[in-house]
Amino acid sequence: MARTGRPRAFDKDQALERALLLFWSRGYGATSVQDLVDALALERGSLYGAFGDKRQFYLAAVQLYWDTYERQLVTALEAGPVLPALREVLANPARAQEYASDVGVPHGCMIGNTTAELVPQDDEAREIVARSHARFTRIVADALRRAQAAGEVTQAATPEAQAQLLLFTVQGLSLVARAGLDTSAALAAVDALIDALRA
Amino acid sequence: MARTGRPRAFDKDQALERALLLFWSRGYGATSVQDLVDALALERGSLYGAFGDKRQFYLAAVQLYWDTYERQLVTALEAGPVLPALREVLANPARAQEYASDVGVPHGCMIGNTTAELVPQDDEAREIVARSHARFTRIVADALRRAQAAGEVTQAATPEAQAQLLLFTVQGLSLVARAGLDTSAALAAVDALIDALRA
DNA sequence: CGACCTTTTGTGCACGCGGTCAAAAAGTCG
DNA sequence: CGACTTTTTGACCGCGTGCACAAAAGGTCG
Repeated sequence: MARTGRPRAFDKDQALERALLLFWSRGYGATSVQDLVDALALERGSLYGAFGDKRQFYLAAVQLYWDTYERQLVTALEAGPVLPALREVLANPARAQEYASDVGVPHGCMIGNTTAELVPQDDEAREIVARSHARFTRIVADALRRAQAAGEVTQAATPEAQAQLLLFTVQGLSLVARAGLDTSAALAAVDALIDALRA
Repeated sequence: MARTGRPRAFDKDQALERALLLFWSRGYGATSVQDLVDALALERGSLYGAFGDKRQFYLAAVQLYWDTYERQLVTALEAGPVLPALREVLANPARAQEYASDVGVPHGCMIGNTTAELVPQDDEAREIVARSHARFTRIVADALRRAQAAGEVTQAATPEAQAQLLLFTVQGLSLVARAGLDTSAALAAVDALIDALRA
């Protein structure tokens, strides 16, 4: 750990957070390095020095996005009845119109955006996405298993199958939301699913 | 309608079909005009002359994709019991590993891909996507209404809410499939959903 | 046959992209 | 203070892109 050298003039974590917002709302391809330079108020070379190239920078932002999301997910599910918490997990993207990006569109889920844009050509992106999917289903399945045991959730299907279904729904909902959503219709669909899980 | 002039040397419909395959597997941004020129075996100028610019070309391909999909959807739902047909509609992308693209990845749903990549910045793309969503839910809701009346499908939720839920699931499934899917787990999730719709 | 029209062909071009680099600056430490 | 290390700065580069254009070619029709 070198204690010498010119100190970094910006906050690396904060820069990554801002980059996350940009990447989230515009996607990878539509966010140019110049956009980042402008938004983060630092010079090109500093960016490359701190984060490597654009791809690594994006992947770091995705990882940060997931870590944050996972923390919220775990918190939401660890206490109280599971179904209301899951309802919120789904309802959140359904009401996401207010999180409109700078181009006036909901961001959707950044994991889903990455799946669509990067995964076909980028194995590292695919790993991050696949790992996120696996963690989501594991966390949700664990909660559902407890809820099945408690008689809150139907045992008509395994917790794993139910969790997988919830993953599909969250991802699809977030994606469809980007094209514009009738919020009440979306919430009705969410309720239909949650009701179907009820014991 | 001018009946004169040098005749077009290639089949426009066929060129569009081939372009569809390219765009489908690689996405918009990752498909260069040069790629198209090579794959369609025509010259740059001819392409621009026949289809306008790259964006219009892509949107035409998306429209063709949807028209084809819609036709299949209607056919699948118009005869026989609805739930098995819907099960197939969902199971199809779940088994789509064999439709691996030239980069070794399932294509996913082109409407979903377009949502993720183009919609945030392109109002015309957004219209195409939104219209596709609306048509999907209308077609599926109509089928579900008949099935509810026939006692095949539960009336616990409205056909519209059920159709919306199916839209989310299809889109989510197609998306998640791109990152790699445990086919049997996905099918179990599909079955869980179909069972939940049963009366 | 020749005027006319449309497509083909292939070159050419300007732009914006991601990425690099050398010199200056800002620290630490002996 | 001066050697050393790391970051900052901003100019710079090569490349691939989407696209335009002029000349040639292949048709129809009077």
